[in-house]
Amino acid sequence: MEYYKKDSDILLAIDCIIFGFNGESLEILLIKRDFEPERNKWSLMGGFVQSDEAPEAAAHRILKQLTGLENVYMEQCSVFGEPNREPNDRVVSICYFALIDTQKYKHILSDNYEAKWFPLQKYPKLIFDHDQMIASAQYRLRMKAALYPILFELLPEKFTIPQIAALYEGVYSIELDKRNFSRKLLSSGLIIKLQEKDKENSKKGAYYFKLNTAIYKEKIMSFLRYLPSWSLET
Amino acid sequence: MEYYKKDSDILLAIDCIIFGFNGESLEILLIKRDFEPERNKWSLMGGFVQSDEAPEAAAHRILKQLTGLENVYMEQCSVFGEPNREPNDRVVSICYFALIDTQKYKHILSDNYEAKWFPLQKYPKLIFDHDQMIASAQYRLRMKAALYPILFELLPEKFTIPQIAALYEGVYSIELDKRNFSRKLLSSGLIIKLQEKDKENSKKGAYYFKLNTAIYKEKIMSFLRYLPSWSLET
DNA sequence: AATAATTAGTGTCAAATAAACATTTATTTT
DNA sequence: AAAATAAATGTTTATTTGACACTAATTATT
Repeated sequence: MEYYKKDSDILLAIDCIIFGFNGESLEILLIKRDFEPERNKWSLMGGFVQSDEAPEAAAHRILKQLTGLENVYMEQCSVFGEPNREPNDRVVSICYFALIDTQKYKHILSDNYEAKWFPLQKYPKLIFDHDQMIASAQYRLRMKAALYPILFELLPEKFTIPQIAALYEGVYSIELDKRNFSRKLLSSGLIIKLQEKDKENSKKGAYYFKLNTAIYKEKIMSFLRYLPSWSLET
Repeated sequence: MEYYKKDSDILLAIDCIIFGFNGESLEILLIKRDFEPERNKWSLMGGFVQSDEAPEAAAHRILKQLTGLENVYMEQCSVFGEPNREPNDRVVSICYFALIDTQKYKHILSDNYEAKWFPLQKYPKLIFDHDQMIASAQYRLRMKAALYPILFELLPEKFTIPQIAALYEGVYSIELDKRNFSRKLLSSGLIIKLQEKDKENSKKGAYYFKLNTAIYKEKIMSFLRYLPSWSLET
């Protein structure tokens, strides 16, 4: 028994904006499309939602298929559905953004997949409205990261304070006073100092830190307690 | 020429979570469904995206058709698409939340439409996953309102400080110190004091204020400048 | 007519936080 | 041994917050 109507001529797709951080700048992962239309052009990771599949599941499946990446932080962002956003069919696409630690998955990516990292500042021309999708994802990332410490999802297990600073600077396109930044970060209790130092990136070497997962989870769950103070801005 | 496949068995729908503020508490606008399945049960405003229609346009059309409301603040929030979220068809629904000033539209609503306001704290049982949709919209409203002064969209042209305070208390389920709240709000430059007083709600009467639209637009556009200070929480 | 009750609006002050800036430390290069 | 580099810690002042007390305007009560 059909209540509505038999079929839709709208196809439902997924596109993934995959953010990575190489220790210096923010990057996105793009792929060379291997199907028509626009074959061989650069695009976001995409695919269709199957009829028995939840959009979240589709997003994870597509990411896995195209890049081999699994268990990454992923979040729904906006839907793009202008009637003529694709030339030949009516496709409405749900966007997801993913945050991944590029170090961890370097080997996976290089081997089997035609995916490539590009700086967020300078990536090739993309098909359809994928530029807008990236812009919208970036906006969402900024908004979310202003309230929650999710940017740590982009960092490896061990990271240095200069790295986090560079990450925040990249995400918000700002320059931070590293001294004040560092003090604030340390006082949050969010990170735990290790004995080991990173000697790769500087002469003196910077101490590694790891995430205090207990405090991280607490902070990522509730922003409410903080609200009264700045719910109205300055 | 078809590149993908002929048709999808996924139907694309819209549901609108409409928030209003009656001066005391937050409310949502619900409607008695007049079609199957689940006819005559309470639900969110919903409908289908037409094949030549952008989702945003569909959301506004549906809102207009079901309530007569036009030119309201509306924003995309999450997509619900579990395969079995509706019993008879595969329907994926894009949710929008709207913020409206209940005063302004009181007359429109009462006349022609079977829509009714319910307190966000206590509304009737809803169909499908509409409860989750409301919860998710509420979460998004809180998040957005923590960074931008969008809650003013819920207030009439003229409003009093006690009203705004009650609104923030409603949205975040908190109690505010009205004195500190008021000071902060005034120092933001966001509101302009009028000569007139609201004598309805208190003996002494509270001064009306109006929004400083210049500052409002500035604040609603960019939160970036504010970020460095609390990008890492307290 | 005086007093109590209610809610609005202003004021005070100490503690916490943020912003701006200076110095010291560890290491490598010359 | 000195210079260069980047990390880490320290200092000082201004601003913001949070907690609290008071005054002001009006209506209801006696």
